[in-house]
Amino acid sequence: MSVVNLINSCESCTRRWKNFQHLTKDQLQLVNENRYEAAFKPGEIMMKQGSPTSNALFMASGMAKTYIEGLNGKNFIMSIALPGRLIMGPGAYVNSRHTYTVSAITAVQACFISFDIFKQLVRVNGAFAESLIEDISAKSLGSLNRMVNLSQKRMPGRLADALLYLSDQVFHSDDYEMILSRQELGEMTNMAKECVVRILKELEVSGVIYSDSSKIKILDKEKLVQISLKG
Amino acid sequence: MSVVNLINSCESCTRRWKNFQHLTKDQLQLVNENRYEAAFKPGEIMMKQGSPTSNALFMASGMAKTYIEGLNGKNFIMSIALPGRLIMGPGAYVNSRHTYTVSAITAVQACFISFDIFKQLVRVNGAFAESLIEDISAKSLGSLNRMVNLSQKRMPGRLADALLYLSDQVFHSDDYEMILSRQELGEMTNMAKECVVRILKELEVSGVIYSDSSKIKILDKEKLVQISLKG
DNA sequence: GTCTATGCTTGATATTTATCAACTAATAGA
DNA sequence: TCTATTAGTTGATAAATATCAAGCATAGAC
Repeated sequence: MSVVNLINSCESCTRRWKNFQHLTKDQLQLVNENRYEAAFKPGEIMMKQGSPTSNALFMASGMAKTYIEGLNGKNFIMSIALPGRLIMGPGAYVNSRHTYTVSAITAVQACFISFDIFKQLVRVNGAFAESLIEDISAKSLGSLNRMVNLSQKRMPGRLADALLYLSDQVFHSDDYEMILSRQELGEMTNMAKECVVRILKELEVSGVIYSDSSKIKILDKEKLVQISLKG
Repeated sequence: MSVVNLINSCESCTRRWKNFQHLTKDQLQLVNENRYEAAFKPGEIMMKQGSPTSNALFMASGMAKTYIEGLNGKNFIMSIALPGRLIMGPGAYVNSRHTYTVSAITAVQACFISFDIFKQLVRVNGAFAESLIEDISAKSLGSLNRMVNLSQKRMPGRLADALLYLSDQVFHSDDYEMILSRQELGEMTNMAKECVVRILKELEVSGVIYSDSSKIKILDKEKLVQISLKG
């Protein structure tokens, strides 16, 4: 983890969180003055579940996985973190502890912003507060949907969901690098890695996708969506 | 659903949402002027998933269940709604649709508060906004925990969670009326009603609880907590 | 280039959980 | 009070999913 500053200022940053648009020039300046940059190598932990929420995290470049360390050392991958998004769990406003761990998948350039400052801006800037509520609400709605999907769909539906998530939300392409291992795909869909392998193969045999250990190509998106919907 | 007003005003209401303490007298008065009371009988729907979020809901008395109507008509019970709590799904700030359905279990006296007014107060009152963020965050943290528990625990652990939730969060007693049917208990723990019956019996045979179709008595709480933790 | 560790893959099997069918108990109307 | 309906219960079976064991592929380390 290096500490060289690559980003000039929040004001000129093109990957900044869109909700910062609600801050005044002075407020944005305050954020800029209370920000710390860091670079992470693949595999390095950027934020650790249970540690104090002293900072909110933003990524300038790269990809990371966010996951909850659950029972018996079993992880639950929540999402792929990307530039431009606020990375801050609900614990920040509940128990001042990070709710999940964030670990770099690729090389990552990140900004840590003092949570005290962040919280203060929420208090004084109504539009900023509202935009934070919208951000938190969207994540919350997403995780409720996720919970229902995990509960009510069988393995093919859950895996289809994950493949579509990567295609639609992460890579914006039907043809992408599989950055997650089979094990990790299992941690995302709540299935054993062997089952991930088997169902990927089934999807390939039936012509819905092409897949090798490092790539996914969605060949019949409509059918994949059907599998996702049918459960 | 009757429309007689039983509650005099928000100012004097003893069951009001505690976050209203952050409002000024005038702001609370504004809430009071934009509130509509309603009484519901057991089984009646108070708020319907997918309908517009024109109001936030508060209960003055009674109990209700909140549930998501999921795939193939399968419900997912999220919580038991109680007096003093804000009932407003994340959809309010995302797609202006109710995220879940709320249905009365007992007789319920409820207040609907105009969401436009609510939202306006969030914008102008920083402390109120912060308290809303705390409320939303606590719910979000709860549902992430729930998701991990549902994913990583087997049936006895999940059912133990539900029994402990009713004991600790709803009735504040180890001896309570089972207000949910076996079917509903299954919708809360993601298991078939037959499995609920079998595991309740197992818990009874091993002396952890007493249970008949309408009552639960926790006899060995420590053991029940162990079952919950072990999964 | 060879070696070694790690992840991937496959088949066999065990476990968990759901479904089905039949029956019993409780309950609300007529 | 009787009866019809619904919820609860039980055992048998089927389906879904996890685990185990073994072999294969691949990418760094040396």
